[in-house]
Order: sequence, then structure tokens, then C-alpha cells
Amino acid sequence: MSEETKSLHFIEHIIEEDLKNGMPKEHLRFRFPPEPNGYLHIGHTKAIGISFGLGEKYNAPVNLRFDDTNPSKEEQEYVDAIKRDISWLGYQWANELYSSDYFQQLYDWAVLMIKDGKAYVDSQSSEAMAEQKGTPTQVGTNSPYRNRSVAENLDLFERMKDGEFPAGTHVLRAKIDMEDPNMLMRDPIMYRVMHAKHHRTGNDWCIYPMYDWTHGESDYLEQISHSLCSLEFKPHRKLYDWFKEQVYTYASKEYPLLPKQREFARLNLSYTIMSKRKLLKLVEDGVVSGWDDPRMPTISGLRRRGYTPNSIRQFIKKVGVAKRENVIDVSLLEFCVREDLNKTAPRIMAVLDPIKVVITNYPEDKEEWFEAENNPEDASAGTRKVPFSREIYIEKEDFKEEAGSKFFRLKLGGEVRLKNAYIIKAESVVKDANGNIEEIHCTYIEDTTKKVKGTLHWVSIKHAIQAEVREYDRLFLDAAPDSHSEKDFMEFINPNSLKIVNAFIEPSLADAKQGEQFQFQRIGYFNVDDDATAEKLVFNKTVGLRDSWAKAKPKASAGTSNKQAKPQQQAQKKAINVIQQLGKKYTNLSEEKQQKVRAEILELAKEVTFEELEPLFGTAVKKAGTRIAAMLTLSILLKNGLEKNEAIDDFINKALEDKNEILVAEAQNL
RNA sequence: UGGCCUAUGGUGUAACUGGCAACACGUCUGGUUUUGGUCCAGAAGAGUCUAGGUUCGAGCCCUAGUAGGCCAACCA
Repeated sequence: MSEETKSLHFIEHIIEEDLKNGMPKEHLRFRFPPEPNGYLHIGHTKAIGISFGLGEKYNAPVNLRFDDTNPSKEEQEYVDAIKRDISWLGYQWANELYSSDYFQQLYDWAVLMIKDGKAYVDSQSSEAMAEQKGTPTQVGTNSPYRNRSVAENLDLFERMKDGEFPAGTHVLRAKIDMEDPNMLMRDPIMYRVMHAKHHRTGNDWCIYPMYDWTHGESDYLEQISHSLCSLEFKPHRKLYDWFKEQVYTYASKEYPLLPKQREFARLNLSYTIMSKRKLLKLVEDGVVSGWDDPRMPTISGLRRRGYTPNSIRQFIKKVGVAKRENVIDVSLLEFCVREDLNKTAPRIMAVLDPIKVVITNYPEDKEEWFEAENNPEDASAGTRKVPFSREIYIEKEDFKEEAGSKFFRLKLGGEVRLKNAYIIKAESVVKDANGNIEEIHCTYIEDTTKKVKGTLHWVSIKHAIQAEVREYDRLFLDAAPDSHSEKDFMEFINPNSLKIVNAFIEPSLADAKQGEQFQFQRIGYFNVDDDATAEKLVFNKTVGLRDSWAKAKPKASAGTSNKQAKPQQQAQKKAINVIQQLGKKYTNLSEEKQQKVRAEILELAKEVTFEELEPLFGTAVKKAGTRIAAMLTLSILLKNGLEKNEAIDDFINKALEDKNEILVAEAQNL
């Protein structure tokens, strides 16, 4: 419904423009081209969301194409994982394709290019070629092999393909321009010799095409209309277009549509890393348990952690699409899971850090089963029974012997409601020899209609089941762990990113299955981990509930230390700052309001010194409002005896020449 | 010593061919509540990097700066 009013991002604008200019809607076609050399992470989700999202929006096909041109790094395992992740996110590709399917076509076109004098075999070392390539600020020089004859090139290239040469001896290069300011245009390599077994083509090929040659031509063969990639490929566009023009001359009849590459800024998430290489290091060094460790930003890690496909899709929708560098705060991702899980996750009670409560006036052998709502957000979720008895556990942090009125929980002499059960009052505590509280003795009252401020979750000790709960914290302590040139990202690893506790859980979860998700009331969302067995339950904490008490606590319980921090920030705004603020919008106000604000400024001006005012004289011409406010302030200062000086005269004279009438009028008053 | 890209509240994204800067997250109030959750109501926070210019009018157009990013793998 709100879909129609939602504004378009820049790629959608481009598509709309193309459609308007006559491109038939049926020609729209997209692709997602991962290299199968690692697992997909949350950053890829953006690219997936854009291309597959566009496919859904325009009802256009989206191909899943594995860009598998480097057999030394690519594996079937990754192909499988990538397919699993995309499906899990809920997207469907039109065709599962591989760049390696096009090796023969690519080879044939390369031969045509050689014949047309557009490509040649170079036989230098990579070092020599790198040297001739120049630098971004310095042009390159031609290879001595640049002018080999077509016949020689053809012969060499065929023998490269036939495996006559060892790796590194020859390459095929496009003949473009070694002086192009774009380094990618300086005779880029199209093929290298590589005697490696490919995960799909086996040992059929001894030469493998490079990215630029392969990628664009794969788009062309698939007749992709819009080829979307991240910003770092912007410089490649020129070469993409160059190759495209060459092959178009060979195949325009079969393949009339020319794909268009466009680039968007990739996603960055605070407190994490997105580089496949670095993620692989975390796996290999054992920092995490694997690619799907719940702390990993991989899709499989997020899945195991309990993130839902819907939450991730929402997240991608919210971060938007643009061309500037960005860092998304993890809080947005967390918001998206909470929003999703709040609607769907059944509520249950679990105590993670227990302390024993004995209800002294409750009979020892008695037990009751109370009706509990499964989800207040969803009436159809129904109810379940939870057992109550004389001895229960509550959360340690829910009790204090003494506490102020802001503490809504249990304290000696105070009352709280036990969720779904009675109201209890803490009467006394039993301590061990070291003074640690072992038991809290309470009495209960049956009247549950009484108003009490706090409600606690609890479990009956004799009915509770035990489970391992894994609580996660961010993997890195730095907001941008891989952005420091002098420090390695590994130095920022959070040593406490995993905390394992033994929790006590209401018995209704005894049969919980892997992947099932719950809200542990007042704590957060949890799911049953893949490690769980029939004998032992294991939960992952997906995300905590929003906790305004935790945020308020440092201030509320502040003994001494952080008392000053806040008041300082709230220090009275200086008069000059208020004036500046008022001035900002001055010219936009109605005349009536202007009069009011004007009087306000004149009043505030009495508290301003010339030293404070002077910097405002430099205000840009177009900021007329601020200059008016400064002028008004100046008038007061002058009235109160300030002597005119050069700076003041300049300021007034400049204002007199302004085109803003209000400013001129105020200046004339001086 | 070159080329390309980018610049809007703390963060991210909007603002159709110029017309009083909007939305989301976050923050802060208040209300409801048997979750200090959810929900509801509200607030604060930006003259749109700087300086000029064009215009009745510029975040959008022009010029010049500044800042950040990308570009020298037989990786993708």
C-alpha cells in the first residue's frame, strides 16, 4: 500500500528512464554474480536485495551466475552454500548459470579479436608487464610484443589453449591504449595460462579468462539489461563497454541488447568486517567455530543466530541504495529482528542467572499450573500451562536488599508480581558465611488484582529444565576494525564475545526443536541451536529486548563517578548560540513571528560580548538570517557603548549592499 | 602527479522538470501495559562541506576550493 508512495532509488530512476525511452519491460533482466570462493555475508545481501528486489518489482528474471574463472580458489562447497543462502532469504533465480559455461564462446570471440588486431599474445614476465603499465599518475609504455603478426598471435594463442606452455609464460592481452588515464584500459589481460582443475570443466582448459573479459560478456550472452555492482567496479565500466562493443560487432544479430553496468555503494556494518579473506582468517584461526558461527556476519551465521529472512530483507530495504560510502549501525539490524520476532516468537519464561526464592507461606507439596499467554501480539497463538511451587528461581539482578523507588523489582519489604502467578513480598534473606545471598524468603498473597510496579519472570525449581544458553557480544571492540592502517583487525577481537550459561527454563520447552524461536520474557529472543540434541537443549541469544532500564541504570545508581558527565552536556546554551539558532530560520518566518523573534534576539543580545559576536561577521552571504540576527545583536552592543571598529563597519557596509531587504533595513538602523 | 566517484540531523536514505528539507533507526519526554518489551502521543536534532555565481527563488544548475573514497593482482 505504502509501496506506491515510496520514493525510488537512483537505479530505479535509471530503469524508469530506460522504460520511458522505449525499452520494452520484457527486456528487463538482472543477475547476481558471486564468485564461489567463500560464504555470502550481510554485505552481499545488499547486492542480492537490489538485483532480486528489482526482479520482483518489475517481474523480471534474475539469473544466479557463478563467476567461476579462477579454479585455484573456487569450490563446489561454496556453490552449494551460496545457493542455500539465497534460497533461504526467499529469492528465486530464473536460471542457475556459470561463467564457465561460456568458455568456448569466449574463446571463439577472442580469436576473432586477434584476427581483427584487437588482441595479442604477450610473452613477458608479469613484473615486466607491471612496469610497463605505469602508475595512476604516469602513462604506460607498449609491450615489445604488441605488434606481433595476426598469424603468430593465432598460433601462440592456440598453443596456449592446448597446454603447450607452462603457467606465466604467455597471456592474451586486449590491444587498447597504454596511455589511457584509466589503468584498466592499458592493454588488460584477457587470458592467462593456468594448469588447474576446474570444479566444473575439469581439465578441459589450460587457459582461463579474466574477470573483465568474462563478466561483461556473460552479461551480454544472458542479455542482462542492467548489470549492478558495487562502486569499486566503476573504473571497470570503461573496459566493460569497450569489450561489449567488440563482441557486439560479432554477435549483434543473436544478442541485440547491450547491458548497462551501474554501481552502488556497498554496505558496511559497524563493529564488523566484510572481507571474505578476513572472515576466512577468523575461521582458519579458530576465532570462531566456522563460517556459520552465530557471531559471524555471514548469512549462515545470522541464520544460526536466529535472524529471520524477513528481518534481513527489511534491513536491506531500510539501508537504501546510493553512491556514497556508508556505515550502517548494527542497531538497525537489531531493530529489524526484534520487529519481526516480536510478532511471531512465543513468549516463555527462563532464568539465566538464578537466585532461589522460597515462598514460606506456600505449602511444601503443593503445585499449581497457571494459564499463560503465548503471545500478547497474537491472540491466535493461544495459551499454555506453567507450573508453580514453593521454591522458584528468579533473576539475580531482579533482587536487591535495598534500593530506591526507581527500582521496580524485588527488595526487602517490597512487593512484585510474578508473571502469570501471585504477588510476593520479600521478608528476609539467608546468607552464606561470606555474606552471599543464598535464598530470599517471601510470602505470597492470592489477590493478583493489586497494583504493583514490577513484574518478574520466574521458574519453578522442581519443574525447570536446564539448558545451555549462548550469549553473544560483538566480535570486535572497534567500530571499524579493518579501517586502521597501523593496526591489524585481529587486534580488536573481543575476547568476551561468547558467554555460555546454564539456564533454567519452564518445562513447556522440553521438546523444542532446532531452529525454533522464543522470546524469553524480559530478556530477549532465543533460538534452538543446531548443536541441540534430545538430551541437551542449546539456545542462542539472537538479540536482547530493548532495555531502557539498562540505559537508565548507570545514572540512577551512580554513586559518584559519572555524575558530572550529564550536567555538563546540558549546560545552559549560550545566548549567542540561541541567537544564531533563531536567526537561521528568520527569513522563513511570517512577519508576525519575525517581530516576536526579533524582540527575543534583542533581549538575548544583552548577554553577548563582542568576542562572541565577531565570528558571525564572517557568515556567508547567502545565510541572510544569521546575518540579520548578528546585526540585531550588534545594534544592542553599540547601544550599550561598544565602539565601532573596522570589522563592524565592514559588516554593516556589506549588509547595506545586500539584496535581502530585511538585512538592509536593519543595517540602515545603525 | 593523473583519472573517476561522493558530500543533506548522531547514522542511513528522501526531496518528481529549481518553490518554506521528509522518512527510518538512534536519543529524550509523557501515556497504556501482568514483559522497564510491544503499542500510543510528543520533543530535540540539519539553513544540505566551504566561498562565489545564475535566479523572484538553489540541497538541486554553474565556477573554484576543501574533505573522503576508488584506480598500478596472470583476483573477482
